[in-house]
Order: sequence, then C-alpha cells, then structure tokens
Amino acid sequence: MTTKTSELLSLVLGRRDRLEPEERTALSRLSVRTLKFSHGDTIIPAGPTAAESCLVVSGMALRVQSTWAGRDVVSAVHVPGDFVDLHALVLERLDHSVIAQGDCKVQFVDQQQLRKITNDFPHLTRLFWMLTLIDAKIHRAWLAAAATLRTNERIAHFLCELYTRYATIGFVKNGSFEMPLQQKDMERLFGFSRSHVNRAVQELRARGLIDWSRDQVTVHDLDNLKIYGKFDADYLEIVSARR
Amino acid sequence: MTTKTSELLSLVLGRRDRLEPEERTALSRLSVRTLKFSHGDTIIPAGPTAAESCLVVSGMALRVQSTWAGRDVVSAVHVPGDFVDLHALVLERLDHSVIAQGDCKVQFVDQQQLRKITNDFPHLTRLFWMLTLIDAKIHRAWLAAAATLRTNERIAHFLCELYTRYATIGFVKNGSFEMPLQQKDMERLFGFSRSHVNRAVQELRARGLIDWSRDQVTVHDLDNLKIYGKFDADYLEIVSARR
DNA sequence: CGATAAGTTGATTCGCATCAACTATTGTGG
DNA sequence: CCACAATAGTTGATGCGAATCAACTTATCG
Repeated sequence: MTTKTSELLSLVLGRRDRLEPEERTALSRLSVRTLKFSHGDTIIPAGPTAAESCLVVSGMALRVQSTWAGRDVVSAVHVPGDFVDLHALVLERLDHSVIAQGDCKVQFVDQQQLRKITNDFPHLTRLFWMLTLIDAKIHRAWLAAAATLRTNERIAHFLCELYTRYATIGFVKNGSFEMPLQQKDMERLFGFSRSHVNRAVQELRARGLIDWSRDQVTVHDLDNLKIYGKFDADYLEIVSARR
Repeated sequence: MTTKTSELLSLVLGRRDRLEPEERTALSRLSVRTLKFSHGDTIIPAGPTAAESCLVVSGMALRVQSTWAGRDVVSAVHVPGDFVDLHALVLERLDHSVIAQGDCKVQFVDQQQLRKITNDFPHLTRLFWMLTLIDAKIHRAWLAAAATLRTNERIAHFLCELYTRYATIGFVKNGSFEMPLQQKDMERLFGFSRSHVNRAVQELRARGLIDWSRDQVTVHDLDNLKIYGKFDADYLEIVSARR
C-alpha cells in the first residue's frame, strides 16, 4: 500500500521552520507505506539498519534497548508526528528496537528517497537533523532527571513532558490526554518497581496534581506538577526559527 | 589566532567514512581558532546558541546540565576529536554548558562556514549529522545503564566506555590511560555520593579489574570488566561505512 | 461470569545518601 | 625546602528510598 503523500511530514517540519513550496513538493513526493501495529509488535528490529525510516501517525512507539542484563529499557517514547528512526539513515546499526505501545499506525519512508533529499535539499536536511537533535535533548533531560530526581518527581517530570508533547499536537483536552502507558510500564522506562511507582502515583494524586486511571491521565494542576517534577519545557525546542 | 587548517576534523570524519579530496579541501579551508581552557572554565555557556561550534583537541570537556534542582549533572564527556556542540548549528538554545575538565584545548569553528558546508557538501553533512547521532547513542546507553545497573557495574560500564574511546584515539598504553575525572566527579556524572563511589571503586580494585589513582586508570582485566559492567561497545559505532 | 491482568497494600531487605571522622595526597607560601 | 592548608580519598554508623516478595482488590475482557 503505497500512497503518494506525506502531509504529516510537512506539518511536523513546518512547526519548527518555514518551508519553501519546493520543499513541500519534495516531501509530498516521498512514497510512504502506512502500516498498523498492535501492542508489543516490533516495528523496527535492532541490529543492521533497515531500508525505511518511520514516522508515527497515531498511537505510541517506544525505543527499547535490550541490555546485556536481559532487561529491556525504554530509552524514548514517540507520539504522533515523531520521526522515530531517522537516525538509521546515517548509522549502520540500530542500538534498539522500535516497539508499538498499544495500537499504532506508522508511515514508512524509503531511505533511498530520504537520502536523495539530503543530497538536494540542505535546508530540509538540517530540519531532519534537528528532529534527531531534539531526541538527543530529551535523552539528556532524562539523564539529568535520573541523576537528580526521586521516583515521585521523576514521574511528575515525565508526565509534564508527555503533557507538553501531546498539547503541541492537540491531544490534550481539558487537561486530560489518552495515556498509552500504564503504571506497570514505568518499570521499563525508569527501572522502578511496580509497587513503588504505584505509591509515587498515589502521592501525586494525594497532592491533587494528577489523576491516572488505566488509559487516561488528567493533570489538575499543571503549574505545581511542573514545580514538583522540576520540569522546564525548554528542552523540547517547541519554537519556530530559521535553521 | 586564526589558523587555516583542520587536520583533526578530516581525521575524525575519515575514521567513519572515506572522504573525497574536495571534501578534505573544504574541511581544511575552515578557519579555526584554538583556545586553551583550564579546569572549570566555561567553554560554551548554556542558552542562546553561539556563533561557533567547538572541537576538543586535547583534554576533556563535559556537557553540564544545570537542573532546576540546582544540582549540576554531566550528560556527556568529550575526548579529543569529539565535536562537542555541533548540534548548536541547528538548534536555537543549548540545553547545557560545556565545561573544561582539567586543562583543555579546543578548536572553534565558525557556524556560518559550517552551515555553508551543509549547503554544498551533502555527504559531509551526513557525517556531521552522524557525529551527533553517536552522541545520542551514548546518551541512550547511559539511560539504559542508569535504569539497570548498580553503582559498581555502572562505574565499570563507564570505564569501559572511556577505555574504548581513548583506545580508538591511541590514548591507552599498557591498559592505562590518563583520567581527567576523579572519584568525586562521579557524583555529577551519575548522582552517586562520594563515599559510595569510593566503595564501588574499591570493589572493582578488589576484584582485580582496575586500578584508579588520582589521574590514572589502569584496566587489568578488560574482558571481565566488560562483563561486570555489562558493556557492549556496539553503541560507539566505531566502524567505517558509506554514509 | 469467571479468568486474567492491573493496581494496591504491607512486610522485609538492601542499596545508597548522609553525616562525621579520619588519612593521604596535593598544593602553597614563608 | 618544610610546614601547613586544602583537597581527595577512605572508613564507619545511621537512616531513608526503593526493590522484592506476597497477598489482596479492582478493573477488563472473552
């Protein structure tokens, strides 16, 4: 199933910078395959890089590192509009798998065509590059959080991040968003145990900051959640600029 | 002090891919300023991105996140040959400062000129991109380590990484390398307390894996250090390929 | 409506922070 | 060059945060 369009891509890049008409045309000429995955499916396996890069259309995709210890660790979460394995365009081996978290629709873009864009459109290339750099910023924010925050704060921080990312794509309604991750998944995200996560969540609830039922998170008091989780949205680079 | 050469840059990129003569020429035409810093100096401040990117020539540079909590966290260490803030070329705000760890020599490269390279040399651009992607891989490896390893293992893992990175630039002699970081610095790296780090180091010593005196680390048993620290060098992408 | 999975609660154990000496090393000025 | 100061490393005691194990309750789904 190959459709001749990638509106989504123009939209995503257009949020961060102005696109020239010919750039939009080039993007729309990319042939994409759209596939659906269900919970737990491997979208891209670790190892030698694939021939396609993928873009999340709906649902959530996780980057899962299989550590030597046998435990899986989630190193990134991706929401609609995120280009997940764009870096595979330049790297030889993927250090992680991409896994569907819940139902997930994904557009695959041929790497040859992307590479051609990097040959012909320097400005677009910089924007692609930027997307991977924002991922790196998020990694660093997580690292800083891991080194300085305790469970409760860490979870608050993460929820602020998700809230912000969902808000920019219009997925937050009345302070609530659909939550593809459950409490038990926090284990693979941060290495915290299930019961401990649960107690942390209860603490956040008790403070009147959030509610978190199975598949729905409601933020009651964003300002204080940010303070509690020591969250500063700067790192998400949600600004438009000439790049 | 502006010298008209950047041998180092050709060397660094040339390790990961074959460079065309005209690419080498373009790199060597970059004007660089070389500056020296001493321990604790700020090489690049956080905030609005600077007009230059920098390349470590000698010594060590750290990326330091100033978290909301007031505590500093090191999110990356950089050794000679590393392009530290290349990502500033595309981003608007730097999320961290770059700080000298011990004496440190750095080459500054003008961003305008780098940007021009991204306009004219797609292949070089992909290689620059790759450098930032390797940084991201290291971030992810650290995240996985943070979620799964305990102090002792974590330090072993980090020493394996440093060993490997130093080895590729010929800084390891008889299993020893000069260590710009002291035990007390591990606190800012991982969030571990000084005494706990110390006990971990002693454990590694007792196991006959390493020695770590003030400014020198000696790896006695690399194989077992890797096993102990669950280290797999794959993520450092020390391979040459067409990119 | 029973089966399964997610969430919740409690008890126990252990890793790591913290605080507080103390020792060894490096650096400094007289 | 030595004496002293400052810093890094080491050791011990104590308390807390988080893992672990086990039971139990609540949701979800066939």
